Amino acid sequence: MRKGEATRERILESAFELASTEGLAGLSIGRLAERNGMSKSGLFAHFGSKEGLQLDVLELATARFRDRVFTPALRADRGEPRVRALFNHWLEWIDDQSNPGGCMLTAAAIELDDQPGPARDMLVDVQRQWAEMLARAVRIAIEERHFRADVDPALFAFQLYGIVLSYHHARRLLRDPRARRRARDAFEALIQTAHPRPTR
Amino acid sequence: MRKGEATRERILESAFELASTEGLAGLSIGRLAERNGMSKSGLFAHFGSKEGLQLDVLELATARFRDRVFTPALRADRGEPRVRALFNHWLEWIDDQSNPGGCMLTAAAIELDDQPGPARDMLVDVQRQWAEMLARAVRIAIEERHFRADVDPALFAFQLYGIVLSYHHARRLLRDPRARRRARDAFEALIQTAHPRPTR
DNA sequence: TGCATAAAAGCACGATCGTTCGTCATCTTC
DNA sequence: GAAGATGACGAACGATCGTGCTTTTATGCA
Repeated sequence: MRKGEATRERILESAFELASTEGLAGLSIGRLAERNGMSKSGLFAHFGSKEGLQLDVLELATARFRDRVFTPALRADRGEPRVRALFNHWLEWIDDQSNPGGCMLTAAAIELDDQPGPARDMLVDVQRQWAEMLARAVRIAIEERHFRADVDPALFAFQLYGIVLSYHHARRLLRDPRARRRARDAFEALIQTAHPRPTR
Repeated sequence: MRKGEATRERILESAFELASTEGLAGLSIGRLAERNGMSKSGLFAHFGSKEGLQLDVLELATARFRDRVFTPALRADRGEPRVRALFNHWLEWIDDQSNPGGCMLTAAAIELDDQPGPARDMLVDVQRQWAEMLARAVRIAIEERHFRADVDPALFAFQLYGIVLSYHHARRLLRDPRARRRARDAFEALIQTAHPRPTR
């Protein structure tokens, strides 16, 4: 009972790494078994099916994202500081060494957008929640009068998401060293448009 | 000589469709042959290798992108109109029915970001050119005094790219019907930040 | 220490993968 | 009409895929 749980986690760990660079579809039971020094069938028994394995990996990815981005940002002060914290942790998450292939959720979003099934459903759920979380943080910033009252929280979340995606693109595909600075500049510009107009 | 060229193009056409939804790695010679009512070996002979096929598909994708987005935008007036045309054609391209799985280049950008090889190299080239093209259009808008002189063309391109990526995400994964409007709003907001400040 | 049980291995299966090879039909060109 | 090039086919290859079974090994508790 105990041992099984441990190896299962070890497998999931390396499955996460593999899927991070190769994609969820690139996860192969055979290679995964080889990496973990065990037999295909022995590994397979832990998940019941390849789809089960993919779902578990996706679940692990969202749990980590929660722990590294979502939760720590909640410790920041309400309003603009929290919006900033969300953005900063998000960028750090993308660059984190435990994500050798960039953000798995972003990769999965492209990979699964035309692949109906439980994996896609789970991912859509997570992404909707995340977008809602971003919008909520913006709404709070409006309440705190850090942002103007006419700021559209959902639109702000949309724009924020865009900056992060563009960063992901520039950083991971183009390997552009200026990506980070651009992301920060874009973020500051976005924040600026949301700030109250100077009283005159 | 003539016949071969024709079937080759027919194959590439359906390969493009297949790769659009399944990804470049999801391209399978067997299924592709089945779809085209011909044998695996007969089809295979046209490309020499799977990698060759992928490269040809990628090439087709960039050619189409050029024809549908790049080139028509050049017919718009220099300056802000051209920037708007680039954006509009880009959005239309994403929604185009000939792209059943969304923009192939975007999907490939995620799929190949950790897969070194000629396909990745070609894609990086195209994407760099595209970013440069966007920046150039912005630079022209500055020259035309449509945009302020202190606008950073590369940053503007980065932001524009972000809006489109966010649109892709909201539209294709989340199936959010408000995606289009959000993209337009974000674009107008971006344009606004680039406009000359009102004289007072 | 023994035993029930959980975990892993071993083996095999049908499919599908990309690829090679030899052959045949069709068409062009002399 | 003969000769040669072109295009497609069928069969087969070694590998790998996911997934069942049965057997062996390891583990945790009485």
